[in-house]
Amino acid sequence: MDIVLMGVRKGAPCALLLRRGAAPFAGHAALPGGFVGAREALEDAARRVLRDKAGLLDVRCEQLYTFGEVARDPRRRIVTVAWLALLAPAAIEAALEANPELLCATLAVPEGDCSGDSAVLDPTGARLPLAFDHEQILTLALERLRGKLDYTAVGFDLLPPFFTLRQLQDVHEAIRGSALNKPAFRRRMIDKGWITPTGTRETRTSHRPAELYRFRGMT
Amino acid sequence: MDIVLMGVRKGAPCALLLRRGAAPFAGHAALPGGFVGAREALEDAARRVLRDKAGLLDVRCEQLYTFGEVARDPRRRIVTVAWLALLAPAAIEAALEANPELLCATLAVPEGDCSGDSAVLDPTGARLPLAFDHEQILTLALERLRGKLDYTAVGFDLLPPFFTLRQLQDVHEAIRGSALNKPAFRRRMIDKGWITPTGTRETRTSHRPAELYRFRGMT
DNA sequence: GCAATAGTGTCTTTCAGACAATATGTT
DNA sequence: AACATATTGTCTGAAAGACACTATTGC
Repeated sequence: MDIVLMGVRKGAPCALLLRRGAAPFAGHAALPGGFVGAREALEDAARRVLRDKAGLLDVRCEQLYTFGEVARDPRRRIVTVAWLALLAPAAIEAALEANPELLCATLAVPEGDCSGDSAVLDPTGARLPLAFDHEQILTLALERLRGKLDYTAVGFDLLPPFFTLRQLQDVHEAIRGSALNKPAFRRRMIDKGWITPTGTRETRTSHRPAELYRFRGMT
Repeated sequence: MDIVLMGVRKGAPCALLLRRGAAPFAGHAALPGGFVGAREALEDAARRVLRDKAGLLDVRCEQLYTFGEVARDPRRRIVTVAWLALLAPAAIEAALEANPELLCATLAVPEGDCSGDSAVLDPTGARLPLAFDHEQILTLALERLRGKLDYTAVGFDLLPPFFTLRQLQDVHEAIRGSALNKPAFRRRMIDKGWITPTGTRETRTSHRPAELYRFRGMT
């Protein structure tokens, strides 16, 4: 059971990882994970790990894929069910504070390319080697997110409860790895009826403040 | 490890099931399945079951979901990785012949509805009770198929290597559970560049024969 | 007023749905 | 020729991309 804790920070997708102390892959980064209890549902195990390793409750969490290559763990045969958890900015910061061992890795998408092979970088910008098949899992998580972006609510789970259209567009652009047309994006989001304006506006900007919107749910 | 062997027959989606002899769920239908060997990759296990229970090789097969409710098997805790195999009409008939125990159940979609709650019917049209959580797995398989229909090649895996545009449209309509506009469908399929005309035509029709097309691959 | 970003209007292109006309096999 | 279905053409409306314009805030 491994969990990809994914969010968007500084205009790029990111994931929370733990640095391994012991062999195998000592010093490499790895996804937070754990074993599934004999009387525990898979999703409950995912929520337990989310709580114990990142102090997070009430996070949107969906099953990603099950990895079962025989040699994925050099010690012994381990099958893992990977889950994808979507973190709003506040949840990322809360997790980093709750567990100082966590590091927030950036998933650098190679220049507007959709191929999915993204580089995992540590906070200093250096390439971060991942343990086991965790880089593959991370890549799949980003692809999944990309695929669901247009027709599900995943984008809203990566934002605070109130957000501007620009913030929403930034999240979409970060995950797609390419720019979007502003008027078209506005139109699409508003026409879909998923968001409602709140009547309030941003504050503390050094320019015209944008209206704040709220996710209204999908039908 | 359970496998949904899915195809389209007589204008409706169908799946190959086995009738259980022993308790629990004696007399109910169940997905073909088996246990994963200690030194066997998950996908290899799926292929093994496909071969041993249906005599099929070279079938497109993708992972569907992993089910791990604690009580899904009343005997003891069993986690299952469900796979989805896509069968062309010839493969369905070959499997039914290779293993006479198999029965081809129809997934009746409720009248142009996309909600996904389809009834599982045996060849006589009677409702077929399923063992364990297998009805849930079947429902998810159909939803997955529906979701991937428009932007992947799943439709072609459900057809013979040469097919008419009408046959392709029939497959799409069977899985969607609703009708499509014929000229628009033609245009879309041809414009996407996934198919090429072969220059040959149907035979043995009692009307104008349609051109046969071939799947060319996606890019 | 200036800088900077929010938000709008409009033109063009693309594409799906609708509908009707034409084409070409069998019987 | 009659029939049944394949195949094509055209009209219309919805939605996206491009681009330029207007609006509103802090300084």
